[in-house]
Amino acid sequence: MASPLEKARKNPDSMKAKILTTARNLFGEYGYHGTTTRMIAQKVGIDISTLYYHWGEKKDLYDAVMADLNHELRQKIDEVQNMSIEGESPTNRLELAIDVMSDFLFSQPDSSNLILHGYFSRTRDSGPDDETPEYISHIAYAMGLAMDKSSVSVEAKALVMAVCNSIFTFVSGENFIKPMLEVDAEQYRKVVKDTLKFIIIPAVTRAKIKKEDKN
Amino acid sequence: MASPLEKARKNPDSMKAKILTTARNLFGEYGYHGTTTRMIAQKVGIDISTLYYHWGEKKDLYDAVMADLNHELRQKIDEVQNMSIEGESPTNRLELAIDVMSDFLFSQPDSSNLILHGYFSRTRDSGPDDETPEYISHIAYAMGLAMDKSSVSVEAKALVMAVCNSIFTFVSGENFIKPMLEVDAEQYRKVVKDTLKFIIIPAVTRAKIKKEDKN
DNA sequence: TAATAATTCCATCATATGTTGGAAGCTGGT
DNA sequence: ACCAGCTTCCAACATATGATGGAATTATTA
Repeated sequence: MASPLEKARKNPDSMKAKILTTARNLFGEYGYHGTTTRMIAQKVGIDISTLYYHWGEKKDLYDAVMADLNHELRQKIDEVQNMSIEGESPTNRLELAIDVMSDFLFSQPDSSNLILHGYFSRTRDSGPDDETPEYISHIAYAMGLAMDKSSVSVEAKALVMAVCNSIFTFVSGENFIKPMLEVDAEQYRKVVKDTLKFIIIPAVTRAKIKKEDKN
Repeated sequence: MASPLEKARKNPDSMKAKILTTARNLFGEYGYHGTTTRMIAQKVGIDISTLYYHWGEKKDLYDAVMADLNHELRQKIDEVQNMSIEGESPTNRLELAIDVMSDFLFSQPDSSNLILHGYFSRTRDSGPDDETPEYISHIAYAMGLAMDKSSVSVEAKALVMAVCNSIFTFVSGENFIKPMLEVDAEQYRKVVKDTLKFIIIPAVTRAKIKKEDKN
């Protein structure tokens, strides 16, 4: 029962996959309505009907892009989570996680754009999409903010959301924020990482202490 | 030399002003390409050409909306800044600022949407818009993170950006995040404020200490 | 190699969308 | 009552956009 999406992921050279990648870039940059099927087809270098042949309606292609993105993010989060589990202090592990996650998102800013788009851009054809990813609880657990994944407190989830959103906005808003800070691209990435660490690490530490006080 | 925008602000009952307000709501909800001039005209209850009579091209109307929003935000920030300047501890002042600013933005989520849209949504007709608001330095100064408004460190600006973006995403992403936290609207706003305070206040305190160490 | 299936492109359609000209209505002053 | 100017609407246009049928081409299999 391999979905068309899974098939496309398996062979990145396939036309289906090429279209998916290009569509992600453009949807990320211009949003759903800002991207036309012709733009996608042209960038791939194919006729527009070839695109329809592979993915059908525009909305279906968009949904596939979002599903693919969610899948990839989940994978990356798992990867980061399983990275150097033992032998490191919680602080070091958090710093590493921030570094890796930041590098990953900076390497493909369209992904962050898409996520933020999904937050609030209504699609006019369809209502709000409440396919809420569940990995927030996983992250909270990995940060040591909960005893088990199924019972994460509201406060812990909110803290994780704040962290994630900070990264997303810093990545998505690079072209906007960078000139405000008057730094170049390399410095920007460093400042972002440092700021995130500066904010998050002590906050997580205090949240853990708070949690333990309750027990 | 009153610009058309200023004139429209003066009389909120004027057609120009009504169009501006409606346009802001729709641009905020659906984005630039997701909003059609007909949608705006219909919601105002006028013919589409009346809209063009008052504001001209769609892009001009959008620019007016953004300029209006920036103006309003600047005003609000000044207001919060001048609120209870003396007699309160820095912590209390920050808490108050967060409460007031959050309430304000939650009362009109479209504003936060528009700002985030401006971060990354390319308009396809025009390149990135680098009209970077300058009030970040003001906020940093008000928080006590700089000696004067003209020489705010990169770190301080980045910290302020992180704070602002957190608020924006929490407000814009309410419909997305709220179900994840499994809370109702009232609780959501409280959790957001508490999370922001939890993160920001200690961070600002530490940033100030760091700044003073350098001197 | 012949037959079948999968893929790609050309031409086209219906609708959506930005935009405008001009007629009609309204308002205030004379 | 008349006029001038401002405002609003109706009708229309050109282009953009999502979508499709069918021919042509390429790959697959027997």
